[in-house]
Amino acid sequence: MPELPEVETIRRTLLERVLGLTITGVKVLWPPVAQNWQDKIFAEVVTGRKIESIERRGKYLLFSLDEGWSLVAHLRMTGRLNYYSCEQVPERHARLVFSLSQGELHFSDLRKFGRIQLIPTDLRSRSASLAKLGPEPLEADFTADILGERLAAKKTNLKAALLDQRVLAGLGNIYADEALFRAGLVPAREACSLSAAEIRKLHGAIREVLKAGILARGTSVRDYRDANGEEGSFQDLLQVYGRGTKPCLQCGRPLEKMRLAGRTTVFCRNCQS
DNA sequence: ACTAACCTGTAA
DNA sequence: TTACAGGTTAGT
Repeated sequence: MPELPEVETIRRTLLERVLGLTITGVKVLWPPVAQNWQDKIFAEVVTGRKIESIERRGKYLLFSLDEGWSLVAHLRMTGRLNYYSCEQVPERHARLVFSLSQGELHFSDLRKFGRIQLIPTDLRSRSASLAKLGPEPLEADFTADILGERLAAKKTNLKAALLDQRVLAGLGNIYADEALFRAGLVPAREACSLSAAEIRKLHGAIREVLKAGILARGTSVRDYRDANGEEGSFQDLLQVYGRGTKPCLQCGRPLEKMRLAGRTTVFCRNCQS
């Protein structure tokens, strides 16, 4: 569900709510969600820890706790982090509940794909999941040249390359299609076939669409909500995602739908090449 | 580099 | 009943 703009919005809403609070208890309602560190039990380590910072890397949320511990959360398709200022009966899909020194934080996840992993902070960036991630697309060091190098090494289509978190971190099915539309590039193009000008265009489009997504507080096409339960509004600004066979907003011809990298992909054959 | 698998719910 | 849904990954 959440891609970079959604995870970033959740991060920002969480900062206002839980930064500096202490975790006073943990109820694990569905055990696989909480990943222990070696022989350390998740709930035992986490109870009593203070939340000192909340960062994001790609689609991962990184909670730094005191005493050198961290939590690394990934919401996958339908995960949510809901903050409640008062005690709250867990909803049907709640998988884990943090009691805080003020209020509660519930991790709920209809499809049970999401996870929260306990890990020592000093080992965090070298952990299996985070170590492989490509550059942060909104950081200054993510240049068009870097994108070009990464695409040149791929022997797949553009869509699959953009979804590959080792190429760059944070794009998912929505923002990949939207970036390709804005860049005027056909998703099925070979990733290593782009000209320098096309790479610059794609680089700009990726950054612009992600910034616009954050500005709109994410895309709530289905399940996504921020930590306050609020919807985003970027669904109103989507040009192609979810609009297969509808008229292109730019040229009026019907958008096409195809399957790439196992995902439904929508594009305009007229506006993209 | 692909596919199937992980899950549950909703819409066609 | 079947297909499909913001993601990742083990296995091929």
